[in-house]
Amino acid sequence: MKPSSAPLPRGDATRAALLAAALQVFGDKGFEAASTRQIAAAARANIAMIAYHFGGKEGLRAACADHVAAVLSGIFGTAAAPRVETASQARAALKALARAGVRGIVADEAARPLARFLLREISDPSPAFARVFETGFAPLHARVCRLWALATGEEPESEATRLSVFALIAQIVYFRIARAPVLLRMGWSEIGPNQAAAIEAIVLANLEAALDAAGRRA
Amino acid sequence: MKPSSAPLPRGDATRAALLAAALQVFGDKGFEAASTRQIAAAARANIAMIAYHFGGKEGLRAACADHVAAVLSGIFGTAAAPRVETASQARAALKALARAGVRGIVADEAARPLARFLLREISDPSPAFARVFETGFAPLHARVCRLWALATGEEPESEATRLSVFALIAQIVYFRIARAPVLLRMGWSEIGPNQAAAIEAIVLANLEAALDAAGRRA
DNA sequence: ATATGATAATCAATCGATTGATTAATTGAC
DNA sequence: GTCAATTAATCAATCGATTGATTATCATAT
Repeated sequence: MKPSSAPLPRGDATRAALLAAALQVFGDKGFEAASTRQIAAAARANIAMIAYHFGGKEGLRAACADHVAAVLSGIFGTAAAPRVETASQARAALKALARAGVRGIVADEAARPLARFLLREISDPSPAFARVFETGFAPLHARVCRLWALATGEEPESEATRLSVFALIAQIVYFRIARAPVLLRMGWSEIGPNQAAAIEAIVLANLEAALDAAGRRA
Repeated sequence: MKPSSAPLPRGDATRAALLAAALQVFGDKGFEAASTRQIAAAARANIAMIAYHFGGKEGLRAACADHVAAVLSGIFGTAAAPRVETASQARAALKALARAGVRGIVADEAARPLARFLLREISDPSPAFARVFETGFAPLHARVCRLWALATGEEPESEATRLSVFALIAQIVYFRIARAPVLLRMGWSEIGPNQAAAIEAIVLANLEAALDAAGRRA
């Protein structure tokens, strides 16, 4: 981020506005249901600027995917970096990651548009996002697998380890995706800090239980 | 279901064909992205028949929701019925439900269109589906919560119990929703019987571990 | 400094295509 | 003959994309 003292060159401002608006609208309604007119209106820009800056609606989607990938690798790239060598360190690192995941994906208001867009791309991947999976997601997943292996004594790349990590991720993203039935059944009107804390407690308890059980098996 | 020996009254045949086609197309591409023309073509029916039989595209969606709700309550209504009175019986019932969930939602080819439509309605609920949540989903969730409580000694309607059941559901539906990244990371080309069995093993292991841990707490 | 020309950015207007919906005419069973 | 079911044709509305004209920005020459 450059200090805002240097106002962005005229073009970059609307480009950024379009990207932010697209992330929001794509995430809210899905790619097909989102209209370029609505995005342009939200960005206070002319419709033609989408084609000018991104080549079209599909290009705008690809730019959103790249942006999401950059932000994600920025967050998790550093968060998962610290030296981890013992089983208890690995367990603590996994718990920290799960906590960060619940807060970032389920609770954080600022990250909400990003998370919503990301989860839509997960269930309906665009060609552009397939690349993000390989370059951004797979290495991150592999790193979490190594933590899991270190904490349990299992093999880092065994089928069970990889699927267990997916099951951990599942519990986090579910509360974002299935927000409607969760709110209804829990009698909540929103997922605020208190609700996120309750979810976090369950996810962490499940993580501990799964690590213990896997450790006993290995 | 009336025996097919009595050939359906002329109208009901195209009505059923439209419903099946809509379930498929809505599930594949989402409600907004699905066009009535594509649905009509898949059902070998005229576009106007959608308005004639269902009142419009939205009515077709509502009819799909009702159909899904009917099928679901038919499946789970009987599957969760058997008398359960001891903790070990409850644990066995939960494991059976998890197994049925993985097979029905993740693996079963026949149930795939239904599952895909259902999961789309979960993340983007239509007004018609809100009713399904209350009348169909919430009671089922409550019943699973009673099983959970019986198996662990926790309170059936405690926040922790209800969230734990959601976390169990999460692991099942995730492998349907996030199929693309899972296939990529696992090096699979599809989720067939073998892959479903591997997923099932992880989900069941996590269920056992969570039940044990919860039982120790309560 | 200032004028000039090139480039980048923005705009209103409009394009053909496709959307969901509707109409009027036709079919077919009883 | 009657009426529910079906069809082809058409509706207005909206979609993403593109156009040509206009404005802003900046490097360069003087």
